[in-house]
Amino acid sequence: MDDKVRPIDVTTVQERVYQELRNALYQGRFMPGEVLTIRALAAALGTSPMPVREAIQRLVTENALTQLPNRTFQVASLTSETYDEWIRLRCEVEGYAAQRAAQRATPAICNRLRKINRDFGAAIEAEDASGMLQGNQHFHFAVYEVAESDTLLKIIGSLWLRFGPVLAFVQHVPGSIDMFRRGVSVHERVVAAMERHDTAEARFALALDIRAAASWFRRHHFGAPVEVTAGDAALPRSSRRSRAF
Amino acid sequence: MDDKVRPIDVTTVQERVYQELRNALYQGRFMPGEVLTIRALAAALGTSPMPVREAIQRLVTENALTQLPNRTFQVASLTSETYDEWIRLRCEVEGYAAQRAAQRATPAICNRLRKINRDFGAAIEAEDASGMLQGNQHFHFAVYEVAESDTLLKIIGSLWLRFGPVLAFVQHVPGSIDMFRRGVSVHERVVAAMERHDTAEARFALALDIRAAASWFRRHHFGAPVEVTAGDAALPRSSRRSRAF
DNA sequence: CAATCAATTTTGTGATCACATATCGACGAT
DNA sequence: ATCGTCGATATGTGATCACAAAATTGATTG
Repeated sequence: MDDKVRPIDVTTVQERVYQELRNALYQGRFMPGEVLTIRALAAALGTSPMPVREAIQRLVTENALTQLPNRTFQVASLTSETYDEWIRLRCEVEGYAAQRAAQRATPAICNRLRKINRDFGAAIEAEDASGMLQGNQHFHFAVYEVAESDTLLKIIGSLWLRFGPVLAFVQHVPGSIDMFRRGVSVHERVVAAMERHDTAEARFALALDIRAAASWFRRHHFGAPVEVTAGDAALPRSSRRSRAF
Repeated sequence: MDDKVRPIDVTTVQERVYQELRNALYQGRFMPGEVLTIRALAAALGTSPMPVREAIQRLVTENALTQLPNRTFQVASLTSETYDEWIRLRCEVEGYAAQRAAQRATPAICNRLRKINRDFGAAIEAEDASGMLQGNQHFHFAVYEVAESDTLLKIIGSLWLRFGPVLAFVQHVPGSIDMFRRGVSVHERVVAAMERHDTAEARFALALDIRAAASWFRRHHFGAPVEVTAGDAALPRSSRRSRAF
């Protein structure tokens, strides 16, 4: 019977609105600090305000949107201070995901990851700005899916949600090509570690990827000379003890 | 003028409903798997269904509630498999919070934590079941607050939310007193590590606290002999390399 | 020309209504 | 006796309305 009919879309309107807003945030279609009004979104989406307000409330609980005391909503923006905070959190959580992925990696999985990373590299050489962002995201989440933890995946998704509007800036920064190129080689390092089931190295390499991109972006966006020193978050090798952040 | 009147509660009804449900979940007033209906909750809370549905949706995005394909809501329950998953996540995230707390600890903070831990111990000796749970929660979050990261605190709050209904069972298990007593001494170990700014030890000790309580609970609830071996999540000492989970 | 105040519009919030679907129970046919 | 059908009830979902507070606008005044 499965070949006769296909399952239809039974998701609720609110869910579709939520996913649409989520994608828009991921892809940086909203600017940080941009204010959102329920009625305007409802009109743009072609629905009533009702599903929109519920979707917006969900995004507020995920810290993707902020509700001001005026009760108006705006796209959450990362200040210079909270930026570091989020980067370190990402190193911890996504590093852990890479660690778990390294345990479960198979040759087939590693080949698939290499394919994805090659596509990422192709987008870079083609200077396809949005393709780079999507390719990078594609690789990271492909790694995290290997960790086989739905809840972990959801948490990481929430973390990324907050960086979507920030990533929108990256496309306008000259020299981002070089940064992405370095990303490709670090990704390869992650896959190589996964292949050897070297969990600590996988965790370190992935945290390195995040940290490198973060400090590059910090230089070009906040203009601060101080780099993010998430350092021991990944505890790369044996004898390193925790130093101050 | 400030001494004439005090600020009144200007939060929205939806927010208060959300907090009320949150507290109820924390304290285990709902059983895992219990189904919740919007209208019934609205009647019990004395409001219209409107604020309730938004609050419920927020809890669904936090994975504290589940929405079945029937579109009905139920309190999320931890199966034997997902249980381990959440425990390991807690070791990672809360261990990281303890690590950060150890960097920022001051003698005054450590004294306050010891005071909180003594209150926890007092509740145990008084065999005050709900006092134990609250005392334990109080200590943990007091540690996490020292980490000075609002977002980290929120994430941990979401993780705990899922364990609230599970904790409700603990009160009915005989012998929980001994488990809690061991908790007090592990807490002391955490504080001692914080006092020395020994970040790795603080992280390990706190993960140990979670792990020990988790395996105790697993024995008495799921009846499985296999213990949670979150092992290297905390990377306690120098030369340990990652072993399989 | 700048500042202030009132009128108007906008916006989030909550309540109510309408509707499709799911659930459960009774009844009847095979 | 079992399965299927029909009807009644309950429940989530979406739309619309009402209202208070905030934002905006425009006129008026110093």
